[in-house]
Amino acid sequence: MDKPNSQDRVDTEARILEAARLVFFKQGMAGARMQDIANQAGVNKALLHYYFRSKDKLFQTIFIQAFQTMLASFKEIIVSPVGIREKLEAFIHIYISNMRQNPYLPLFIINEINKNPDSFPKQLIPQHNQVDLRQLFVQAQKEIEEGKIAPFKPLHLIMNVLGMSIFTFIAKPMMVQMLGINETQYETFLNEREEQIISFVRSALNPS
Amino acid sequence: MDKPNSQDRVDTEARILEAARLVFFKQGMAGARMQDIANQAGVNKALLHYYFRSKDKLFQTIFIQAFQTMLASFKEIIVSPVGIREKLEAFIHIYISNMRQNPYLPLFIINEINKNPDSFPKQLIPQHNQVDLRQLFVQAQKEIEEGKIAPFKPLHLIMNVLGMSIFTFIAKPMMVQMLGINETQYETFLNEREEQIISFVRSALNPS
DNA sequence: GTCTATAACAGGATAGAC
DNA sequence: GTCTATCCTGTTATAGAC
Repeated sequence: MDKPNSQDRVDTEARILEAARLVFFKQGMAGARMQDIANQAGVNKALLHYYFRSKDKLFQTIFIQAFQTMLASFKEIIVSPVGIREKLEAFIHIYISNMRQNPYLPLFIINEINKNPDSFPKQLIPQHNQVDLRQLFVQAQKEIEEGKIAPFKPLHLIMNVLGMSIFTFIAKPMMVQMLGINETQYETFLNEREEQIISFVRSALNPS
Repeated sequence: MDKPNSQDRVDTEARILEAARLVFFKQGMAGARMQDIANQAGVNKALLHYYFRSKDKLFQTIFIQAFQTMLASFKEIIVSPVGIREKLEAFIHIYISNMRQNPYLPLFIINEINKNPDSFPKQLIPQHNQVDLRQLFVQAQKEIEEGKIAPFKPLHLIMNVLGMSIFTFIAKPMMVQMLGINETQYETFLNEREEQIISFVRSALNPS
């Protein structure tokens, strides 16, 4: 019944990864404890080392996968052949709905890059990402010159949209503490959020 | 010459606090090392315990002071007897210029609240803060009804402004990694930032 | 008040039985 | 493949001399 087979291996490894994600996302690399991850996964501490050799290796696995999840959200938008407004709105839509499943993801990534900018895995920055982004800037500039949108500098425009979207998730604990908001109220806030950001941006972009 | 006196005490304590701020801001509670703080302050590790008893106590001191610095930036605005537009613009102005001196502050605070929402020092939420904030919401709602500004829900409006402002500092390492931006380019970005956010918000708030 | 030396402990990692 | 037991390093904290 307990005969180990390749299916067990997959299951255990997956359970560990899931547990590691939970703990690392919440606590960060420095704050996470292998013991916590093991408990969370319902396995022995030694097993983590059996599967991933070291805390650092396990962390790398989680981080890289998380970063790619994040990138995927971005990527999905940039390439499609529509106007800047549509791209921004699509981004807000996709980002807000994706991150509802992973509310800790944005803060986790920002944090770990911040603490360790040097050891950022180079494999994670394929050349074409930067190219795609620059394309987006060019497109924005063009639409400004054509009078389609109000003249905000493209980089700032993007940062505005990113800031409003990402802050939605990052700020939850702050809202709880400073505004005394509870879980239900935050849910309501989340439900309105996409529409509110989109209409805010839409209003800002109207050429005067 | 080396006779200890109360001035020495003040100096040493201040040097330790300054060093602790540096290390904690960058590394967080979990990532910080007492040894690093001692080195940074140019004193012996044991001295930290002499002055602050434990790492946790030292951290609390830093965190509380940091949080109050942050609150002060907010407070400065909310009370003045001007319109919502003016308040939001004043906030953006003050926040961007204040945080240039403390770029790590916002992320530090958000992070530590996130990791330890339970042990949040209650002394840091005086009743009147929440009252002041609710006042702001009321004022926004009133100006909407008077047709002075476009009808965005007050909470979302505030979160939009906060998000764009705070993300400016939080996202620096991400910009470096993903856009390949360097120090000079980030400086340029910072210099434009206040004006860009303000005109974005102004444009969004115009009643249609 | 400041230092050196060391105790006490936490946490990552490995050996070896099953 | 999974567990128990143990090692070993790094880190907080204290004792005690100056």
